[in-house]
Amino acid sequence: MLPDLKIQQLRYVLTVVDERGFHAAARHLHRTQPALSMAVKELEQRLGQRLFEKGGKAELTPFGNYCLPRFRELVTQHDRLGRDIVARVDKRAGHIDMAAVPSVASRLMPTLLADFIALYPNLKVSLHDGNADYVRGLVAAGEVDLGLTSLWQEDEEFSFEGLIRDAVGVVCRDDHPFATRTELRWQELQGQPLIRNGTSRLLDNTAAEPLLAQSAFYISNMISLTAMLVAGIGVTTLPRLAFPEEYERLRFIPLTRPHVEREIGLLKPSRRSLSPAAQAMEAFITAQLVR
Amino acid sequence: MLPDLKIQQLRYVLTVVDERGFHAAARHLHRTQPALSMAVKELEQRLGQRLFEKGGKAELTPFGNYCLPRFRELVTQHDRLGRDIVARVDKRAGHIDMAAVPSVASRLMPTLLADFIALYPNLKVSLHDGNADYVRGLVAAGEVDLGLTSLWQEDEEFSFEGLIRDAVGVVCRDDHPFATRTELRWQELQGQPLIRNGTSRLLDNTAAEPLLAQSAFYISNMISLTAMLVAGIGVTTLPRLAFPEEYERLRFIPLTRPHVEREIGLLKPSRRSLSPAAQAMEAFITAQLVR
DNA sequence: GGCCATTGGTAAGAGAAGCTTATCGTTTCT
DNA sequence: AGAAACGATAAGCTTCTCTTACCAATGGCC
Repeated sequence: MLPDLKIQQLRYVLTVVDERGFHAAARHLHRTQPALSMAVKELEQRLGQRLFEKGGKAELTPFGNYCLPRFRELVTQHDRLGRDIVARVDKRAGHIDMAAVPSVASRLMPTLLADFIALYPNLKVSLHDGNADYVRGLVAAGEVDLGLTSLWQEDEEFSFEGLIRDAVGVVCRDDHPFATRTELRWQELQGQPLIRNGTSRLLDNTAAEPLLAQSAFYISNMISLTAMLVAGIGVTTLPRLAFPEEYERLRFIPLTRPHVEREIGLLKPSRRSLSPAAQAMEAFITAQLVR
Repeated sequence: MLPDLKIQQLRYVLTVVDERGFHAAARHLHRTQPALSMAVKELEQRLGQRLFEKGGKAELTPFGNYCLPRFRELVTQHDRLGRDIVARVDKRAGHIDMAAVPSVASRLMPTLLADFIALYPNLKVSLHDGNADYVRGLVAAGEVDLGLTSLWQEDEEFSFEGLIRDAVGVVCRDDHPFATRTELRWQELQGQPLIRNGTSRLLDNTAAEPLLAQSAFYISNMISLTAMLVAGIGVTTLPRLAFPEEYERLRFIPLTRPHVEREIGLLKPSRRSLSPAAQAMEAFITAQLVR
């Protein structure tokens, strides 16, 4: 119905006017003068009106004067859009929504994000934290681009790339008999007042599972859990990364036989692809954590 | 530096999304499906990011979702500009600035403009009136598109197309001896109290010129002139078109030997060209007045 | 479970568009 | 009057874009 105005043709017209001549414009655009003559002529023919006066001079007709500012506006917006998109592609703009389990969020992310932002100063990052199910849910719903968590079952919907292994151990107060040990076996937990927590299900389907049955407490909140440990109410199991090192009276003793560990990695949707910014984050995290 | 986004490619992307598929979009655009596939692929390669997910489905990536509204905005503005310009070319928008000598402005233009506007309901017309020099000045300065006037000397700067011939005659009161005559010779004006007016210079360089020398009065204003004629102070000469027919007591008697007439026509700049709207007006006026 | 329709992607060739070189006719400045 | 600069034009080549024909994957549907 209406003919496509090509951005290039409009740009030619603008340049001819700005440079006050076809030759100067051609030099400026790295084209030859006939290229501009013909392009302008083609445009004029399609519009059904001349833009430049015929008398050999590069002067606009009244119609050309009407068109010029409108052409300029469209070309300007085109160029702005181009720059905008290139900035995204080049990771000089954009934002990343992430989610991580609390231990990762508090222990790994601070320096990770600081280093990332040093590399991509104009990217914005949002970080949500919650338990592994919550992280998985956010990734599944597309509410975040990437998740840092451990994954139980493989799922077609996700792509999971393991990054760091995190061994489970016992946490107790410094005056507990275990406190001076450098490692423990699961059997030794027999009869201990064991407090379960959010990470305890890492022990599901392992030799350690029966031990959890004895446990009288389940505490999901980390602050409450450490308070109970500091109070000497009992001991708990935690992955090393989740062990709060800032509590002077608490000790972490690795458990062996069997060795139980969680694998923390990058969770992303397998069907959807990532925004350029998220791609940068993915590459950065895997480069940082794979060693 | 930054690659030209072609409007057509962007439109393809929008259509694929809107029609939810390459085939449907191709049908809609009267293209074949591979044309769209390849155009989209080319665009993606130039941006360095995919717009559509790879899985055989026409689903946008996050990057595509970012781009889509921006593409749509640019295409919308492009289309608006296209319609806008086509409306001008088709004379469905625009305005014309005109100037005419008073006789033409008051006697010819009213019906002329009414008929013109009936034909082009959306065009706007401004009409200035003044003496022939004023009209010529406005056209020369480019302050009006067209002038309706008479021209003395030919000029490279203007193109003048004569349209109607307007004979000069004597105007007197109905009780004047001339009032019953059907024509007069210049010699008969000898000894008459002759009032000069703005049109008198039409008689320069004619046999009638010596007669003007006797004249005691020069009145430029038409209202004043007619008042003097009605008062019986004297007689004057006017072109027929300038004779105010609404005064019952005034009579117009054509002068002969020599026959003196002015030629009224369309004055336009010869160097500049006309806006589409002014072209329509020019064509209309010449069609109406040439017979 | 296998068939068929529909999806998008790929390859090769035809056609259109755009660019360059070479040349011409005007205008303008010296 | 001559030279230089301007824009227009013509012919040939390159590049892009579209079409035809075919392939691979997916999704219903008996």
